Amino acid sequence: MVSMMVAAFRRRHFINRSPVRSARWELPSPVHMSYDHMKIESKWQDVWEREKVFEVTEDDSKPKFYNVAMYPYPSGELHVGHVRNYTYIDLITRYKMMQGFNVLSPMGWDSFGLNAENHAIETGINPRVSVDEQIAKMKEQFRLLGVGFDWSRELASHDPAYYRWDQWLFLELYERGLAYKAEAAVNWCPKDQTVLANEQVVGDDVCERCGTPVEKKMLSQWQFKITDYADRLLDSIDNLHHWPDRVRTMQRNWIGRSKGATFTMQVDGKGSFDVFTTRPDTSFGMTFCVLAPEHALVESLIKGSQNETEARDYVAAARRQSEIERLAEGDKTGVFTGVYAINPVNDARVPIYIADYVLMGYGTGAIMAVPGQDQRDWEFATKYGIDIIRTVQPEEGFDGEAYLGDGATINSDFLNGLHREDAIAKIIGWFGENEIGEATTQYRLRDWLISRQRYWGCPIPMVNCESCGLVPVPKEDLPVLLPPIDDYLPKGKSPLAAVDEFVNTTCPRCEGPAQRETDTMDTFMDSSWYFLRYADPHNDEIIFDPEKAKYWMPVDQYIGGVEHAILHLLYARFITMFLHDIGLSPVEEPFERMFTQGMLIRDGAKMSKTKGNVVSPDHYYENYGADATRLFELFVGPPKDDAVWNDSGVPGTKRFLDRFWKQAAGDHRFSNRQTDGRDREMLGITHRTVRKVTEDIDRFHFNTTVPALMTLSNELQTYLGDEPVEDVYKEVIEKMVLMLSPMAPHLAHELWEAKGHATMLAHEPWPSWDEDLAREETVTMIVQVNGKVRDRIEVSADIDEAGAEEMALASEKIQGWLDGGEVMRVITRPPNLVNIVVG
RNA sequence: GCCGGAGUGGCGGAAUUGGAAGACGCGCCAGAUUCAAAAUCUGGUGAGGCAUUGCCUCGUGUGGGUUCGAGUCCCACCUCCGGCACCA
Repeated sequence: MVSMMVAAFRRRHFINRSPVRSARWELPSPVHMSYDHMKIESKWQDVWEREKVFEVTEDDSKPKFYNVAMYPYPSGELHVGHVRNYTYIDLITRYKMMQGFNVLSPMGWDSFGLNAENHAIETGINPRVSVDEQIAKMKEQFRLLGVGFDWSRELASHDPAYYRWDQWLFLELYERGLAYKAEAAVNWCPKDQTVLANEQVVGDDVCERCGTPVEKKMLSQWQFKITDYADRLLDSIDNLHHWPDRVRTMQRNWIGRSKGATFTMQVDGKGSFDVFTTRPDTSFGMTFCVLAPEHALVESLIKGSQNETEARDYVAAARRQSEIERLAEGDKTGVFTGVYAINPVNDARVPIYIADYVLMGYGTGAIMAVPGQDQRDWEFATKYGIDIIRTVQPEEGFDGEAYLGDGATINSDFLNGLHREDAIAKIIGWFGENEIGEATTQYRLRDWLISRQRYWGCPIPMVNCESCGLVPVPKEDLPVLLPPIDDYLPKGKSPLAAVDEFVNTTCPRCEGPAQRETDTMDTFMDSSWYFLRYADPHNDEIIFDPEKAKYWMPVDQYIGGVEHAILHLLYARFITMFLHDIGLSPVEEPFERMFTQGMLIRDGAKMSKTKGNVVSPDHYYENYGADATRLFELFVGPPKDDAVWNDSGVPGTKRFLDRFWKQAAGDHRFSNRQTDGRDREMLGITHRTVRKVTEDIDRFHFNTTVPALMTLSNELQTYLGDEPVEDVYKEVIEKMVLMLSPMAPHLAHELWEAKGHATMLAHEPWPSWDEDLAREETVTMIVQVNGKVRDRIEVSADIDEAGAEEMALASEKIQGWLDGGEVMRVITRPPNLVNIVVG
């Protein structure tokens, strides 16, 4: 049956060729209409595993390439969105191996976190058990995809052998004054008596479980002083030359350094407060000032004022809102306190307002409002009927809005006539002389709050002693193990607080009774240094051997979702800088090249388990194979952009692979004619394709490599129908197999072996191209008249300007279009284009 | 509200530098093969118009602008996506 079909196929396509000789490769099975992907793929997956092809050690004879995909949360199920990420990372691993690099591509698990804890609350199953099961499932899916990871370095953040080093890091930060405890607000559900993550606050600020309105509650929590590193984290962005501009910009804006001045405002008989401004040169334009609702002075200001009730209601309402909601409100709101402050520059009495557009977390939590030069202040002043004083003169006059541009200072006494920079310098000098203020720098960045009132995380290694206070757990006592528990629901505190044998301990300092910290760490801590641990994942003496890290670091290519462009990357940079400062990390910046990939969309939304629109790759592995699945993942769209999943895409790439299989492994009849232009053209296209595929991989345009190979295959099909020459055919096939090997590695390996190679394809060099062969001898030159295409002429590729113009003007079609008009100008861009401008 | 992106046929997308808009694939249509279907192969496929060959006009979210020439650059806006902790 099968051989009849093959015979029919051959008859249809090659019946007219005069057979001279044939190329027959040794194949394990006859050439079917489609290849047996199940058999081939499991065969090569076994070989790669058995031969430990992707396990590497430090090797100074080769340049290293360290390739990391952001480690996944073990949801138990890969979907085609994940597969996209790992197809990219594997393409790079295999491509770089072929280029002669010693490539490390490890994998691990971001296994602490809210999802596993929620699962435990629902099912009562210890997350330790469910997470391990899910990891096993996902590993199998990785194997079926054929991804080359060095599994000998596998790690998981819930493993005590891993998280003990989280705790060690915490203690190092603490010893250097970079970890401290301070009051911070949490979302609090009064009904469930539970702290809620932002994600658990839904809709109109209610608890996702019970729908109760969420409140804010202050708790004493651990924070890392990332702000001490703000300048370094900001300035060092300039050196991240191989990061996407959008990520660098977002990081810069996130840190948000602004220079300005802080000065003190006096309140009538009720103390004083500091304000920060980036525009001290506009101080004479202050017509009111604003305190954040949470400002410490608010209570004493409003007490007994004529606006007390209204102000109190406003503060209470603001407290109920999340910060994003406060920002999202289009209309500025606020309330007058009934109290006035004194503008120190001119002794003017200005009303003090409370408004939620001023945040306690930034600057001093209080501002001088200058509506003439600030748009938000302008809107507020307009709404509440407050005076506006212009202090900067625009050259083009005022337009009924705040003026943010430059100009001479006006209405400002001793600053009049000065421009911004000089005025700022002068007023800051004046603040100094009068001892009311000074130049200061503020950052948008805040310290990193790491306390979580949750079970499924790394315990914070501190104890509270009744006589010694906060005492760190000695490093030799690490890890502080996360105890098994029965009830995962937090009750006012972390679930760990209910475990007496965990909580009650002795003070490491005085050996008196003490209680452990019951909060766990933010999982961003786990993910801030795992790429360093991969260099030395099994070390139980030290977080990692600096010598091994020196070999592998920095990460040469880091790939992950664009949603991590700010927080994760910033924290990872901070911790790496810290590890560098204490002499462990060889580098300050962990990621040499960063690539942020887009997400996969289906049914108009990003693929996620909660949205119920995930597509499992298993069905595609089974019916079309991992290679076809991988090829479509590459083909689906630009890696940096979101892409839409199409269910019939994988069958399409399988068709291409089947066709290539037939071209590569099938029987063809060859001619022994002299080589001619047909062969020259076939080789030209092949070498141009090698060049294009290489360049496109290097610039991360994976989506265009697949069509390039498809086009080459189409050209080969035509070539095979017109007296093909065997040597030419062999070169085309060999180059194609090599190019396909990082993309569709199973089929490529099978064909490589079938062709009689004793070597493994994974160890073969990436194909090169010959520029002479790749050069095109003639090109189609576009001739335009007034910018519209009017003719196309085949010209020699090395035509010069005069020649191009001559050819263009000689065209009959062009002459027709020039009829009657005067040639004003001729633009020539040989050999591609001539544009004739006629009047 | 702020920061960062993105909008191109029925669909995903292509167009490295400002120079042929729609490569390649999916889908659809027609044909070949088949008792039939699937699979496979061949051809066609932005819209509108004229047409015997072929040719013309329009067309890259909207409105302006720069340029011999704009999907690409500039200004304003609309819609969608990612992030978020009013940046004073």
